Amino acid sequence: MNEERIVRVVTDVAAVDKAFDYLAPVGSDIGLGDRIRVDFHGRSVRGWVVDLDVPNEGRALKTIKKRAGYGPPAQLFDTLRWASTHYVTPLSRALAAASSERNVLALPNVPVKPPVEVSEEFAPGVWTLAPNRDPLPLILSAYSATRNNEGTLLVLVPTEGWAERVTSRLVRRGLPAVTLAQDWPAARAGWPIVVGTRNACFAPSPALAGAVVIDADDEAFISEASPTWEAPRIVAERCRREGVPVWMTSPLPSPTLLAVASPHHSDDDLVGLWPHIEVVDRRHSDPRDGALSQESLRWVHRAFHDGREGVRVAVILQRLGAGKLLACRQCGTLCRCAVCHEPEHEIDGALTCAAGHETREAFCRECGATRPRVVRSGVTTLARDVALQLGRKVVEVTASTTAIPEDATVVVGTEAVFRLVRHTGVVVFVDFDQYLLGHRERARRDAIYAVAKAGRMVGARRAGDGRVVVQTRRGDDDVISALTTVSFEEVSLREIETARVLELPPFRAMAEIGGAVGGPYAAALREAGVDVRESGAGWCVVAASHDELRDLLSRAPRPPGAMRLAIR
DNA sequence: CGGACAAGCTGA
DNA sequence: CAGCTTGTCCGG
Repeated sequence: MNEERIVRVVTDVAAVDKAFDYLAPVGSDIGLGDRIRVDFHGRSVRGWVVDLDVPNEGRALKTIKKRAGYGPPAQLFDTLRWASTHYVTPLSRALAAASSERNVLALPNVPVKPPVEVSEEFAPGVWTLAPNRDPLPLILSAYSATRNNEGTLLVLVPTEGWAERVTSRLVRRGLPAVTLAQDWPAARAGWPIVVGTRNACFAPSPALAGAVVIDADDEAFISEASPTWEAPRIVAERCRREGVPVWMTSPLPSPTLLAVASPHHSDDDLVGLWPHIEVVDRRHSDPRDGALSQESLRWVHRAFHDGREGVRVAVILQRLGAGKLLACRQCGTLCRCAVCHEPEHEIDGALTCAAGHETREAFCRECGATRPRVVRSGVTTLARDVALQLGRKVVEVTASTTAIPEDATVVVGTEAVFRLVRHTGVVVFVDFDQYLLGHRERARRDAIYAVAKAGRMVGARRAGDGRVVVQTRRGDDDVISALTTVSFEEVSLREIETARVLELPPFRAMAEIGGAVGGPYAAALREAGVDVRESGAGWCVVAASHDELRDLLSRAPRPPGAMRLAIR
């Protein structure tokens, strides 16, 4: 019985995407998925046991140095192998994502699942929930529906703070919930409810009873660095493999989300749970106004006079940096290229678009006025402008901001504001056109998500008089009219149609190539006969299926070095 | 990835 | 031809 066992090991040396056999020390309790430490080519590295009782092939084997603790459960391996294949990334990256940073040598005992009162029933699938709709009833319904399934109900939300709030609300109702980031061992032990952010798609729960993804179209669910895991996609796949139900919510389900699960419509007061939205058409406002137009200022001053504490005004600019848009100082029309209609910028007093279609004198095509003025600048300039206009101290917020002062009443910043401010009286999008003119396919839907997030800050229109103010020069855009009437069917259908016609996901599998050696790799693929398109700053490859996409990507070797490969 | 080892380049 | 650089191979 005390024979030496041979086990298969994957190391965390990501560049070596291969398994190796080692001897398990005699009498050791090494199990499948365990974290171990081994000598590997003269180095001591960490790894995982991915196979037990491997047949002896007669070669000399080294012995595992030690067991470092629990890793992902064996039941998760199928999903991890699928994810590493689908996202074209070493298995070790998936194993690492499913593991604890620290060594875990003991697991807690798992509590039983108590029953819960459910106020509403939600069938599995994709639910359109207005921004101010509380998702807790859906989570409770999912818990109740899966209580008799063995295993864990997984709940994913976009941010860590949100995860903690959901967990404590569930615990307050007497339900056994933990947050993955704070209690990996409980999740590994099979805790009944595990709440987490995007990495919780790899929560080490041995069995799933079901899963819920709240706000599944939030971009926080897609990791920016390679591998670009798409948490909702992975959760759906994991649930499919385990044969358990999955619930997703979104204020406006994307084509990709609808491809993952079937849609349901709630008979909820959809309109009342969106915020009041005020559209300020800057073509009609006095060009001598500052960053905030007179009409916006009215809403801002009203927010100061509602007698409440805390941040009353949030002013949002979509992007950082010194990028500039030009508009006529007389009639306010944006300067655009006659060929591609993209906004123009100024070089040595002349106007030209990013593609350089034509270079022309700086004058307005509408009214002929000369000397157009810069209408967009960075957060710092905007903050100074707003401070001047309001005669108040303002706080700048960007991606690197970690906290805002207690006494702040006005914040000015990028979308990072959504992360740091939970409630306010009014949110102003200074230059909403940055969304509407975006290059990325999903930019127009992102505009709607941004208003949804702002809507959570100012509250539902049926519950108060908070305002989301949208400053635009494109008042007739269909995204703007969809927002004012809270009817998104057309935007949604059009987006599906666009994706179909332009052969984009979810109708096609796509890989975006970028990073330091992205260029050489793209060139090598082209050399091998693969159709590689230019895409923004990088390149992209499109295929009919993910299998075909992987085949195309393997036509050329990946050069050594950092590369970003985003699979969609 | 990073060590080992081989083949190529340089300089006095 | 020693000494160093650059390239290729491979790990249990």
